[in-house]
Amino acid sequence: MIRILLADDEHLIRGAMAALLALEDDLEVVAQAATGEQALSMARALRPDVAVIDLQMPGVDGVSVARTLTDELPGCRTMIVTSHGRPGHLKRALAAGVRGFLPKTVSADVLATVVRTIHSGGRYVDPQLAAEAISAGDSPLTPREADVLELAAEGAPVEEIARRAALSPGTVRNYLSSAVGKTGAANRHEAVRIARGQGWI
Amino acid sequence: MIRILLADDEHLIRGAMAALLALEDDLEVVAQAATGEQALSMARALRPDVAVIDLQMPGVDGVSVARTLTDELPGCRTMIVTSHGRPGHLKRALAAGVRGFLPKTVSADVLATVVRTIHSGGRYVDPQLAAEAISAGDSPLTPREADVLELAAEGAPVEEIARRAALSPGTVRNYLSSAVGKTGAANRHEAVRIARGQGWI
DNA sequence: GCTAGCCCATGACATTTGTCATCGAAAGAC
DNA sequence: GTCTTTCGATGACAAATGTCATGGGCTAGC
Repeated sequence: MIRILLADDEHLIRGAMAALLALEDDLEVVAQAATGEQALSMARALRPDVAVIDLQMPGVDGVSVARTLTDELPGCRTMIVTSHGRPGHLKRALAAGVRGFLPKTVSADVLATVVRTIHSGGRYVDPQLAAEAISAGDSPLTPREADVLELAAEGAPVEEIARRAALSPGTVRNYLSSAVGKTGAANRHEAVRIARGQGWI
Repeated sequence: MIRILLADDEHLIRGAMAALLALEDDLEVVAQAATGEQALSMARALRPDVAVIDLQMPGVDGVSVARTLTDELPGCRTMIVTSHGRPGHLKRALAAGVRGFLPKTVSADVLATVVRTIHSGGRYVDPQLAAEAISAGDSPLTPREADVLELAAEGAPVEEIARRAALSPGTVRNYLSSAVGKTGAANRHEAVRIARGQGWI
């Protein structure tokens, strides 16, 4: 019997996925978490065999949870499911020790199969996502550029970004200009869109 | 027995919800659709009692499907489930004849209960969403302002927006300025964010 | 020890954006 | 028939943004 921890902030989806996994004879959902923090404390207490984690959750996101889990509970294999599969997310997830990565567009038996695969030590990444990730290449942005671009994502003026990043306005504009150049965008807002699409921020 | 049509582009979610609804004795999922078009043709062929439709789908979106359904099949009650419950979406959905509106954060038995409620002629809107929708008020944007703001959402410069909207650049800037004022934003990009958050665009 | 790359900053410049006043045409409300 | 609103446009001005050159401090690689 494979013991599973399920983490997803959407109650309906979580419950539904649990119902679905429960249909399999060899799978058992032993815990359901609605946030990253909950997932971690439940995992520590119950030590599941496999953790199925949603990528986007309020608070601690899926990749961070996966990283902590790989560190603290090496016996617990982690996999990510997500609605928005960006190349960058996949890379970060793999770097965090995630063994499986699936978009939510896959069918139910793929999910069950992948749970079994990674439980027995294998890995599985959605083929289409894998192809995109390979062709996409790494992020050209330096850490600081990514930071600043992220702050710019909300549409804040340079002044505010500068305050929030504790930088001078001129420096912010330099970073943004550089990010715009690297993404091939016409302005910072298009740069944000492109970086988002690639999962760079 | 209540016969249900399920439409959601995410295979896993759709299958999981179907598994969950199948656990109820009086509910039966008779069709599953991955797109709006599919949902419509399946509904015409099978005439379900209740259609449970995801708001965001590729191609025809949930509200449009609901509108067509209410026109063509008055016997079929429709309800919307969604990950992103914006006040504006709720209003558009109700205007389209939708009887139930739920975020995906609700629990499974709420879903089943609401299916039964709307099947017996009732209505159900998530209380929190309802409160937001009421306090939010209607969109203050004129149709044209909303158009232009939508084009601006991709981060394109005024020149391009003007070309795509067949307007003069000056006019575009006037509309944007007006939209910025109405949303209380500091610039057009924040205006886009706000309007998105309210479901105005 | 040199070099390269990232980090942070300043100053100068051209371009883009945001704002405002003003105008005319068309449509709907009263 | 007049009033109001929306749509569309122009011109002008101030403010924000994008770009570039330049410089110094720091770290890592060779």
